[in-house]
Amino acid sequence: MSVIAEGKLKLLDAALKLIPRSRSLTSLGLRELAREAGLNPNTFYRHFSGIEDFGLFVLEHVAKEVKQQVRLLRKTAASQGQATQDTVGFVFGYFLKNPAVVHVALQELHGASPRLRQAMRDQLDASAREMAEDVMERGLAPGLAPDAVHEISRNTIRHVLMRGFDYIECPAQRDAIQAETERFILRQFVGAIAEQEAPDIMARLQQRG
Amino acid sequence: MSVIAEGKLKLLDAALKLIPRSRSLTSLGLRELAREAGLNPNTFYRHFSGIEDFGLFVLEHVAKEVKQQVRLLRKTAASQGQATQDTVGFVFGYFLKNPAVVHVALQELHGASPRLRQAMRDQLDASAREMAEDVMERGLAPGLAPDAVHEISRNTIRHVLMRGFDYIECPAQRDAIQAETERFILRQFVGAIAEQEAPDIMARLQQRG
DNA sequence: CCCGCTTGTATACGGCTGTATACTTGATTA
DNA sequence: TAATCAAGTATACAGCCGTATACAAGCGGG
Repeated sequence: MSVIAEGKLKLLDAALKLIPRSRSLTSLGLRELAREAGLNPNTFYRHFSGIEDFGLFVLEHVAKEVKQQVRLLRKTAASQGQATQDTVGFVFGYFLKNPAVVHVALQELHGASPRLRQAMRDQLDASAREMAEDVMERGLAPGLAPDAVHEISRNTIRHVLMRGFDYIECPAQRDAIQAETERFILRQFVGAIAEQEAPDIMARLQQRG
Repeated sequence: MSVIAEGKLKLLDAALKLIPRSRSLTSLGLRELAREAGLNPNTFYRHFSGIEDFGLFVLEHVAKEVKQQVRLLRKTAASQGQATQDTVGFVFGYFLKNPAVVHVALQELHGASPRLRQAMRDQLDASAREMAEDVMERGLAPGLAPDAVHEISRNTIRHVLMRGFDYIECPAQRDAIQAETERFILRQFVGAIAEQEAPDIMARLQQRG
């Protein structure tokens, strides 16, 4: 036991292959999947009760892979002094090699299945927590309240995911997108620190609320 | 002429009614739409060549309505000194009354149809330009480069849309989401100004890149 | 050795879908 | 008033879909 059946893996691969075309995962046809996997449609039922069940399985698999990448990223970042642009570059590079990750994430995050949405949210929150920890441990945001770091991390994760989509889609603008994303991240941290420590700037914007 | 046929409007209404359930718009069945509209399936073909064509029509309609809301918002904002929280509250209130707008926007923005994606992008960019103009005309971001204002506006529009989804979905956390969104917007502007004018803060973060 | 379990297959059925063809109706307009 | 045309309907058909039932092959443990 504990070894995953061949057909189950084939269905997973088929899904990852089909997602860039059809997006939503929940809208993937069961027969379509089986066809792509070279299996009989009924094999699907040997492993999953329905499409949503299958979706959770796919999500779980993707999440595992992403976590592994994050761990790798943190390791290399800890050894050498890693800059924001290197990190963003690493992530976008990963997205480019695994577009299905981005597609499925964005799709299910706003998709029709509440269970898949929740699973995606949980996954993104976990990534955000990991990022926040990393930022704090490495002292990258000196003097910033932990709550603020967590909030910024959550915003950043989502934003990077969205821009990752653009990055995949618009090859001609990749440098610009990466630069914008880096500015975005930096601005959030700078803004949060200035909120605490530069009352003059805050005073000037006060009329906005 | 120039008056829109009854069936065409009925199909539009049906789509807006069905979108919250099925999301993606492109995945709406043609028969499903006709059923909801109380029409014969073939009536669809009297007005549209296919689902994508129909999607563009729906998007166009939604865009028109949103633009109208934005104009209304700018008017009331100009008369009384409008604060960020009022603006965010107004937008989220609108989203709450028209959830289909948020759903269709997020879905098609990352959806499978390139034409619909492009249409959504264009629409969001237009909204961002309008926001940027507003910010600059009202002098809300003193001393900030126009390019920066535009960039921040683009980021803000997307972010507000995403959080609008959460706002609709999680009634228990609406206040928190609104507060976070306001902080997000403020931080971007503060951060951009500090980039230009508070070199000490920048120096402290310099090691991040 | 054979029983039972897991994995995969074959066939089949009803339902829904997109779409083609042909008909009705009601308004416009020449 | 008669012709034209847009808008909506009726019927029909082939194709795909999810799923139910029944069967086959491999494999581990008694």
